[in-house]
Amino acid sequence: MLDKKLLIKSPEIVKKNLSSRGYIFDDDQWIKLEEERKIAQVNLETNQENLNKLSKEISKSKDDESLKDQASSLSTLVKQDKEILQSIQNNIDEFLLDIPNLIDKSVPVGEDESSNEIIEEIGDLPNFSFEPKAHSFFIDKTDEGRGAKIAKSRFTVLSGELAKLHRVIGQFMIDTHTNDHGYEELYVPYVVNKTSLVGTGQLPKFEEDLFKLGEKSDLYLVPTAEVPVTNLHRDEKLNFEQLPLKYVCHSPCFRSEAGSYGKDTKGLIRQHQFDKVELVKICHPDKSEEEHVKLIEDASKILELLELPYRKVVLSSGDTGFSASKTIDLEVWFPSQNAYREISSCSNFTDFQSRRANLKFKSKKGNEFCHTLNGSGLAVGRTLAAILENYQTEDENFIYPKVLKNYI
RNA sequence: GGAGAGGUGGCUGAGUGGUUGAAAGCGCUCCCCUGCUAAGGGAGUAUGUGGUAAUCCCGCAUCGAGGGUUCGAAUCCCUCCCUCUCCGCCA
Repeated sequence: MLDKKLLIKSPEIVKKNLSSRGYIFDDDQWIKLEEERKIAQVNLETNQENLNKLSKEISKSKDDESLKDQASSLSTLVKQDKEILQSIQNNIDEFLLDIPNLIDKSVPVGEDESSNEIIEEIGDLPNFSFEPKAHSFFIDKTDEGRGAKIAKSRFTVLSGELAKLHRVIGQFMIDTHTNDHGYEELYVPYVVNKTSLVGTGQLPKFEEDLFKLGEKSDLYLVPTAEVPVTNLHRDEKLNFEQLPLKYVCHSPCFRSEAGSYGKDTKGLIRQHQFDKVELVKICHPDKSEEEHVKLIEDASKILELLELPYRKVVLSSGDTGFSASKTIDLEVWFPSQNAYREISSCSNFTDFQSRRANLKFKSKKGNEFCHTLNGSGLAVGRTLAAILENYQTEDENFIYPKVLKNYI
């Protein structure tokens, strides 16, 4: 949610910024709604004030019938005014919840991912003396269509060595972030309510990407640990000294992936269920830029320890997600595709989620909104896939990255 | 799942229809006093939002959430959520 004060004061700045991500901010509509709101609110509050005064008079002048009649009709009026204001307020809320975050100044302007900018390429690409296999070659051998049998397509079974490797990768990531990077480990619910999803920005706009638990329930499977972890302190006022809070959380993630039919149908790249180690930070607004840089370093470190070639990419304005102000993707090398593929997305959400989740800290100025950040550190399934591809051997097998050897 | 109790400000805790946004205590901030410390005295101390550009001023809202009764609700009624105790079940 954007700052209402900014929206009122300079809608044209907002409009210009948001147009860079292809969002048309209807400032006429906004100004109209705000004017309606102001009239309705002032009207209600004036009538309420008079009614309050009248009520006090009644309490003093015991049972004055004419005063009571007057108050009664005023009360009816106030009730109507409340309904009017409420309906306007609902429209405003709906309008505001639909607006994406402002794009950071440093983000390249462009329509889509073709305008993303490569910041840096790290690590040497593997040089195979044979035709490298796709990771799905290894996965298919263990899954054999059973994920689809048990659940549906885009679910996968791992067995034996691959199941173990999958488990160990997550373990290694958490250990690195807790021991070396100072994150606190969390275990959280894998089911979240609507309020939490509104807080981080998945709702109301992106319901179709989620798995909902039953028609009547307002519970959903987590699409990412970002949701439970960022909402950990929702509606709280943190102490200044607590900041920054740094959490790491390994969780399964469930995404319905509606609208992605035909993309990445093989292997582990795009699944309805996958594991991810998520990094979340809650910090002072002045610090979010530098915390973002450090977050990216922390996530990158995993790829470096695993000795996987990767690159850093800054997403263009048009490719940046709804809640983010700036996003840096880490993309890992997939030899079989001769391409880099996303394995982590590190975003600064500024105060966008904090406003939705009412997440504040106490400062000398009063209560201020925190800034939130998160990034995958990393997606476990895709990491497994990247290891299989980059560490494969000519005999249709693979070896383990050095750092994982004492885990296996 | 069954039976009962309860949800009030940073915390403890009063308050069962009318100057109660809310007693009291603790905590916190500032000032005074005491050669330091301890103790004592005084003042202040919720949030959100609107009128306004405004930390002043004035208003409105907020006592788990949402509805209802009433001129008026923290107080009465209904629904939901949560916490606690006992019983049942269970990893």
